[in-house]
Amino acid sequence: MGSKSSYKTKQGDELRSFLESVPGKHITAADVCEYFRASGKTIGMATVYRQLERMVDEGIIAKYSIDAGSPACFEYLGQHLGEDTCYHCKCQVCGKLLHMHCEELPELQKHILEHHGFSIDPVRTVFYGVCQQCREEGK
Amino acid sequence: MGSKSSYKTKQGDELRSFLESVPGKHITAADVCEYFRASGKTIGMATVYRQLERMVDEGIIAKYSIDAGSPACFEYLGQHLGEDTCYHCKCQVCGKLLHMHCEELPELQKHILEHHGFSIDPVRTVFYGVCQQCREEGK
DNA sequence: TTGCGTGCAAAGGTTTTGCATGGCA
DNA sequence: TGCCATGCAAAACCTTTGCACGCAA
Repeated sequence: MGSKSSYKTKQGDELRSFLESVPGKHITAADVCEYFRASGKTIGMATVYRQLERMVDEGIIAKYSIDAGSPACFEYLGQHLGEDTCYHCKCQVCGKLLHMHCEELPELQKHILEHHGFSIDPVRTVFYGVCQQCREEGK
Repeated sequence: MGSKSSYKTKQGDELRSFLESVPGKHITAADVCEYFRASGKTIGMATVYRQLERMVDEGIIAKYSIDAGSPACFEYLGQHLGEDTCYHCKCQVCGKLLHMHCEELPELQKHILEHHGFSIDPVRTVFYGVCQQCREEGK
C-alpha cells in the first residue's frame, strides 16, 4: 500500500492549497466545487472525491461522516499531526461541530488501550452531545 | 414534540420484538426486511425507517451512522437505559463495531461537561480506532 | 368513522464508477 | 510515448416523501 505513483496536477495543487488556507474548518466536497467556481475555475465532483480520498489516505486531511444522509466533511490537519490533537464534538441540537482540547483525553486513550485493547484514533472520533449554548437555551 | 398518538400495529410489534430478541446487536434497515422475509412476512422499507425513527425518538433503540455511504445501524438498548451505558468502538480495519464498558468514561463525561461545557451523549458517541485483534495481526 | 400506519413508487441526496479525453513525466 | 488524472454522465446506494389504501381505535 501507499505505493501509488502520483502526478502533480493543477487541480490537486489548488485543492490542497485551498484546504491549507482553512485549517480547522470543516469542508464538504460541495464546498470545494463552489470555491473553485467562485475563483473562476472548475473542478469535477468526481475529481474532488478522488483527491480527498487520496489525501485522507496520506493522512494530511481527516474525514468525518457525521450524519447518515448529509455530506461528509473534511478538515486539513496541518501541524497537529502529533500529540496536540484535538477532538471533535458534534452538537445534536444546533448541528455545530466544535473543537475541543482536553488534557485528560490522552490519558483516557492510554487507559483504553491498556485495559480494553482498543487503540483510539483521535482524528476520526467524534463526541456527540449538546453544546453549552444549546444547553443554556433549554434543550 | 412527543405528543404523537400512536397505534399498535402488527409490523410495529413484530419489529420491536425482533429488536428485543437481539439486544446488543447492530441491525440495519435491510436486516429487518430480510428477517421479515425469512419469517414469511413482509414489511416495506419505508415502514422500517419510520418505525425505527420513532423508536429512536422514544429512546428504546440507538442509531449509529458510522460511515458515509453505508447504512445506519440500530441497536436495542433494553435495560441499560441508565448509568450502565456502554460506549462503542468502531475498528477502522476490520469494520467491527464493539461494545466497551469502562468505568472511567462517566468521569470523563463529567469532566468534559464541567470544564468544556459539552454534554456527551454516550449512546451516540463512537470511538474510532483499531481493535486488539487487528493490532496484533500487524497493521 | 376518523385518522394513523402501511406499502409502493418516485424523488432526493451523496458518493462511486466507466470511459474517452487531456495533461504530466 | 506511457500512464495517470480529469470530467462528464450514469450508476449505485441509502434514505425520505407523496399518495392511495387498509387497519386500529
